[in-house]
Amino acid sequence: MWNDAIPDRTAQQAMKRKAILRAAAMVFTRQGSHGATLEDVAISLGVSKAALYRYVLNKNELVLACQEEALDIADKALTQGEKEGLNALDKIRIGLTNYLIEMIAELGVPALILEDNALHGAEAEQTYEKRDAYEMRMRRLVRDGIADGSIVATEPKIAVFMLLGSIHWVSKWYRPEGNWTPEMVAHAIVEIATRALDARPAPTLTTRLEDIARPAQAPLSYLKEDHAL
Amino acid sequence: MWNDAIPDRTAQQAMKRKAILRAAAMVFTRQGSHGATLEDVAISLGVSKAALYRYVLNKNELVLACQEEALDIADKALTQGEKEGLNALDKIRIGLTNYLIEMIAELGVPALILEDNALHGAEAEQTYEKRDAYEMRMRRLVRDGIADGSIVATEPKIAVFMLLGSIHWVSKWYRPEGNWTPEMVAHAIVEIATRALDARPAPTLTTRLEDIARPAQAPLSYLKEDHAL
DNA sequence: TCGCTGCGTGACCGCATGGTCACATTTGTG
DNA sequence: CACAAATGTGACCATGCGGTCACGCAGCGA
Repeated sequence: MWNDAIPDRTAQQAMKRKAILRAAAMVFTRQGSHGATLEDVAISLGVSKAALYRYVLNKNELVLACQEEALDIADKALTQGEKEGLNALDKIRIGLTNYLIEMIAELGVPALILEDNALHGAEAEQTYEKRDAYEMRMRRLVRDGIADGSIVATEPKIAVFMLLGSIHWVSKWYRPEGNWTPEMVAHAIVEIATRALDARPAPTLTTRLEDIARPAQAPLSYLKEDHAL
Repeated sequence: MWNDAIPDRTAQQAMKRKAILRAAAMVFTRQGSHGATLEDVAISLGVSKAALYRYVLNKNELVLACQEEALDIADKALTQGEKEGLNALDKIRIGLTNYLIEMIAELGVPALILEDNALHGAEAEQTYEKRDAYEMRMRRLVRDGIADGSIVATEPKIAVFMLLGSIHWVSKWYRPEGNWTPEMVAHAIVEIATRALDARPAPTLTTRLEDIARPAQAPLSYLKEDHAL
């Protein structure tokens, strides 16, 4: 019936779980995984707390799933960057830009910042290994870039920390309700952050915020001034 | 007696409160202000939870005090930068470097990352205003730098977000037990981060990590590989 | 030696929040 | 329509943690 135009039961379940993930990711990044209650997540979806447990085992699984998804996206984006980039710096740029864009599209949030004790046990180990592996890939790319002449001689570890800091921090100020598209934000922040490594830094940046009209809107949460975009 | 070589009662109280602040800042940055329990703080000081309440009104006051101190340090450092810097970019560099160094010296931790709902009410307002004011000062410096030719034409808002992200992220990977002095870390990270804005970026960076012998040491918390320094 | 003051502690209280359950309601199917 | 499966809910339980309190103890002046 309906010729498959309507998703069936299992597809709907998957969609609901995904919606929960999105909502949770949003709430977790705003309030921290500890500061957020499952009721917060439920309310933001317009359902009761108990309903969540049909699709999620417990809060820990939620946190883990968010983190896993973020890391998978980061990995995938970097793989794409390695395939398409002309040199190592270019690969990093593509990898980071796509990471941000994809994250916002998938989870509605630019990055998950995890507290040290948010996960426990074997799952935690696995996640940390994944994260470390990602950082290692990034460092290798920096070394490659120094070799191929696209990146200045620098300490890869510090350079990567600096890049990831800039990228992850986006979650503190980016608001999807704002006037900037995810693409614009991603390009702007990656462009300036990677300029720090560029062996031949461009004398001007392409992204100018002032060009964009920004109608006044009600302040979001505590953000009175214009701390956020 | 003892000719004032021994601090008196009130001085000791002040020292104890300061010690609590340091311990709390450490625990808060690691676990998030919500994820950290007052017992965690107490244990890290080798006292009981109840003892803390002789020196601190409640957990909220602790969070607030940490945040206030961090902001005061940032403000002070930036003021010094504005006084000593030769141009706007130089002022930013001095301001950020001193901020990191001072933070580590005072709180034993590079930066406090606050969740959105960690504070409430009037205190929150006040803190957020202070933080916004700091960001405004930074943005003004970026504009000054564009004017005086030390900084490339760029969007101040994005540039400052990028800088602050790099700086705050230090708290995720820096470990005071490591072999790097606070000064080395601060110089290294600020040098590369501000290179992103530099109108005439140096062709090489001064800081090279490899130069420093790093004896093996037990992994800290979950940090197996060398995610941290 | 006798208080007096201040400090630190274990035991305790109350509440918020993670998690469960029985039940009502809806949805899909023959 | 009948029935089963799935879904969502309010009420409830259990526990971890912020916060309090009565007590023991050390230091100190007379």
